[in-house]
Amino acid sequence: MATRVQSGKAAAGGRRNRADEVLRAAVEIFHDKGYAAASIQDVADRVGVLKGSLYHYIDSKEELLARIFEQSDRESFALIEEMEALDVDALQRLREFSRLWSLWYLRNVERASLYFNEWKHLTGDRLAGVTAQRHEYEKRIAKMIDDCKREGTADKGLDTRYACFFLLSAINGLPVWYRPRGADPAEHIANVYADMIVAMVQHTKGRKRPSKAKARARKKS
Amino acid sequence: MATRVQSGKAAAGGRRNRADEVLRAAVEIFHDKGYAAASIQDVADRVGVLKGSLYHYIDSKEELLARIFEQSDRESFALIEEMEALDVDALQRLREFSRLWSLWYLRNVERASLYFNEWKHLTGDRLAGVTAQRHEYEKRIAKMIDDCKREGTADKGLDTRYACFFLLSAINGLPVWYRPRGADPAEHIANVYADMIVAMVQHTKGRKRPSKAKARARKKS
Amino acid sequence: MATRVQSGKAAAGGRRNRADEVLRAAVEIFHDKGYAAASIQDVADRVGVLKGSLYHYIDSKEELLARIFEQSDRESFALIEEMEALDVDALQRLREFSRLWSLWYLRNVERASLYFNEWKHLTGDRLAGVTAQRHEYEKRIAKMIDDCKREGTADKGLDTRYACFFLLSAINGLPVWYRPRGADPAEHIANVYADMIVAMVQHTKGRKRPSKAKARARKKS
Amino acid sequence: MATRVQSGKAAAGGRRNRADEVLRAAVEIFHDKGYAAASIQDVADRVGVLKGSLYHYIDSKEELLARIFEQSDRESFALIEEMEALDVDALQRLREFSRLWSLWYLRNVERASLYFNEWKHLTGDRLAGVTAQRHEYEKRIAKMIDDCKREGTADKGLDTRYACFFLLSAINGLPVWYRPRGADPAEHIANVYADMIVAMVQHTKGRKRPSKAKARARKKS
DNA sequence: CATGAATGAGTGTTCATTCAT
DNA sequence: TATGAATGAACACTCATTCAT
Repeated sequence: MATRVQSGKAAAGGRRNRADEVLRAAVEIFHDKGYAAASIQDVADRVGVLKGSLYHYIDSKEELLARIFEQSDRESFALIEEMEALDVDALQRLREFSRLWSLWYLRNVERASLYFNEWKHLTGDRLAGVTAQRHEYEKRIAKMIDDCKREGTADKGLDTRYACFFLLSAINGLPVWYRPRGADPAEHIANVYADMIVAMVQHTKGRKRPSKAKARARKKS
Repeated sequence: MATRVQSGKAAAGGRRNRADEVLRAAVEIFHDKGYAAASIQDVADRVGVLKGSLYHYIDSKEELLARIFEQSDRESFALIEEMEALDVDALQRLREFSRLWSLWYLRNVERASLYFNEWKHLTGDRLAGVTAQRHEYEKRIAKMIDDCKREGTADKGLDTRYACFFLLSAINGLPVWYRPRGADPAEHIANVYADMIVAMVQHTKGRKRPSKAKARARKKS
Repeated sequence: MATRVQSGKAAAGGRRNRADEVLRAAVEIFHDKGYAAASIQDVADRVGVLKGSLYHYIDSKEELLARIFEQSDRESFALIEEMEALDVDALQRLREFSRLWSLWYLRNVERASLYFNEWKHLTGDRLAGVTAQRHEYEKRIAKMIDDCKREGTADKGLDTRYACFFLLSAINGLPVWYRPRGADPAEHIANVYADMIVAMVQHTKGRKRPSKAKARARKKS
Repeated sequence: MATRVQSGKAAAGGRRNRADEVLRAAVEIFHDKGYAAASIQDVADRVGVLKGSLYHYIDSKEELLARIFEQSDRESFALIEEMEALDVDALQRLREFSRLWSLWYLRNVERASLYFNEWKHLTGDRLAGVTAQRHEYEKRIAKMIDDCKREGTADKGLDTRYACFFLLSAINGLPVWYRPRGADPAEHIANVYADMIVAMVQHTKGRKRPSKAKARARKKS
C-alpha cells in the first residue's frame, strides 16, 4: 500500500491482490470459528470491505470454502506424487511422506485443519469431489504401507487400512495443539512424527481378525 | 446405570425419561450436522416435541452441549483412574488405556467426536472448565509415557508431549471412518490400535531438539 | 371486529384467524406492488407482525403466492363445473359463464388480477400445476364455444381458439379499471360483459385462414 | 450484421447504435422476467457490457423503462391520429383501428405487453405522464364508439365506457398467448380480432343501468 | 467509452429464545 | 408439561448506483 509509486513493482508488492486477501481472511475466520459459525460478515470485516462487496470475489459462502479446499487438494496431491517418484525403498518413502505431510500441516495449520474438519459442509458435486479426492489419497498411502509389507519392513499381518487411518489421524491432530508462534520448530516436529509413524509401521505385529462366528458369540455375552 | 429398577415400570421401557431422550437426540444431531449448523428445531423434531417444549429440559443450546460434555468427562476420567489403579508395569498400563480409550471411542462414536471437535463453541466458564479437564487428561497420559521411559520400555529421548498428542489424535480419528454397522468389530480394532500405539512408544528413538540458535539459522536460509 | 364482546362466538368472529389474515394481506400487497416488487416486510407490516413471524404461516414467499392461487383455482373450477351442469342451450351457458366469471373478477379484483398476471413467478412443480390448470380451463371454455357452433348459435367459421382468448382477455381486463368503491354496480357490469361476449360469439362471421403459401408470399412483399 | 465495414453508412445497419441495443435488450428482459424481477445485470449481460457501463446510456432503471414507454406512446398516438384522419364511417374506422392496434400488439408483443403491465413501476411525473396518455387514448377510442352510436351502427344504449375497456382488454391479452414463431399469421389474427370487436359493438343491445336505490337494496339482501 | 471495484440499503429466510395459554 | 405464536437479531445474498481509473 505504501509504494504504489513505482508502478513497475506494483503487481508484486504494492497493489494487493484482493481476491487472495479474501481467501486468506476466510481461512483464518473459518478456522477460528468453524465454517458454520463463521459469517460472511466476519470475513468482510477482516478484509475491510462491506459484506456485499465480498461477492465480487466469491459466488457463495460454500464456494469460498470449496476454493480453499482446491488449493489444499493441489498441494497435497503434488506431495503424494513427489513421493511416488522417489527412488528409495518403501519405508523410506513412507518416512519422507510422513515428514513432509506433517510439515505441510505445521506450515498451513489453519488450512489443513479446515481441510479435514469442514468438508461436511460442502454439498452436491463439491462434496462428491472432495470425498473422491480423499479416498484416492487414502488409497495411495495404503499402497505405501503395502509396499513396506512386500519389502519386509512391515509385518505381513499389519492391517493396512487401520494403519493408514491411524497415521493420517495422528498427523491430522497437529493443528489442535501446535501454535506457529510457540517454541516448537516445525521441522523438528515433522521429523519426530515421521519417526513415530515409522516405528509404528515397522514394529506392529499382525493380529488375526476374529472370525465372524466368534465376533457374534462375543457380542451376545 | 445399574439400579434404575424401582420407580414404577420406568426401567422396563414404560415411561421414557424425556430429559435423557433430549440428550441422546442432541448427540446425534450435533454429530451429524455439527453443533453450529444444527438447530434446536432439529433436536426437537427428533425427540418429537415442539421446539418451545425443549426449554423445559434445557436452559440453552450451549448448556445442552455442555451437558453432553459432562457425561463424557465423567466417563473418561473414570477410565483414567481405573488405569492408574492397575497393578501392572507402565507399558501394560498404557496398552490397556489405549485399548479401552479406543473402545470408548468406538462405542460412543458420536459423543466422542463431539467431545473433541465442538468444544470451541462453549464460552466463558464452561469453556474454561472443558479446557482444564483436557489439560489434566493430557497430563495423566503424559505421566504414563514418562513412566515407560523410567521403566526402560520407552526411549529416554522420546518426546513425551509429542507422543502424547500423537496417540490421542490417532484415537481421536476413529469416528471419522468407523461405522458401528460395518464389518469391523470394535474390540478387534481397539486391540490393533493399542498394538500400534505400544509399538510407537516402544520403538521410537529419541531425537535431539535443535538448539534455538540453529533453528533460527535454518529459518533464515 | 365489531362484536368481540360475546366471547362465546370467539372462534367464529372475535379471535381472528391469523393465517387467513396473512393470506388476505398478501393478496392486497402483491396486487398493489406486483409480486416481485412486494416484500415480505410489506406483508408483515400490513398484518402487524415482524417479518420473521410470518414464517409461522408460510414456507416461503413463493408458497404464499401459490396458496393464493390454489384458492382461486378451486373457485374458478367450481364455477366451470356449475356451468357444465346447467341444463340450457350452449349460448345460454356461455352467457351465464361470462356473467358469473366477470362477477367473480369484480368481487375478487385483487385475487383475480394476481391469478392472471403473476403466475410467471412460480417455479418448478407449482408453475407446471398452474399452467396445466389454465390449459384445462381454456379447453372447457373452448368446448362451450364449439357447442354454440354445433347448435347453430355461432358461425361455423368462428375461430374457437381466438374467440376463447378474446373473451378471457376481455374479462381479465376488468381489474385494471374497476374500483369496488366506484359507482359501477358489479352485477350490472357482469351482465353487460355477458351481453358483449354473447354478441361477439353470435355475430362474428367466419373468415378463411390464409393458406401457408399466401402467407409466405405476403410476408415477402 | 454482415456489413459492419463501411462505418460511414451507420444508419443502414453498419455501426450498431449501442443506445438502441440497450433499449431492445431491456424490452426483452423486462418482458421475460417482469420489470421488478429483472436486474440491470440481466440487461447488461444481454447487451454484452458490464453493468456499470450501462449507465453511459441510461440514467436509471426506471428511466430505461420510461424510454421504452415513450416509443410506444409515439407509435400508438400516430396510429390513433391516422385513424381519425380516415375518411370512412365510424364503424369502418373502429374496425380499422382494431385491426391495426391488434397488429401493433402482434408485431411488438414484448413492448406492448410492457406498456400495459409495467406502468405501475413508474413514479412521480413519469407515472402521471403515462396515466394521462392512457386516459387521452381511451377518450379517443370512446369517441369512435360514440360516433358509431350516432351513426346508428351501434345501439344507443351500449355503454361506451365498458365497451371501450372491453375491446382494449381483449387486444391487450394478445401477448399472453401469441407467439411470433407459431403458426398463426399476425395479419389474419388482426382481421379476426377486428371482426369480433365490430360484431360486439354492432350487436350488443343496451341494458338499463339499475337505479342506485335498487342497487343498494340488492346489496343488502 | 468502458471497466470493475465498492457501496449501502434491502431481500427472503433462519433461529434461539420467551411466554401466555 | 406441552403448545405454538411471537420476537428480534442475525444470516447469506442481491442490486441499483457511483466513480476512479
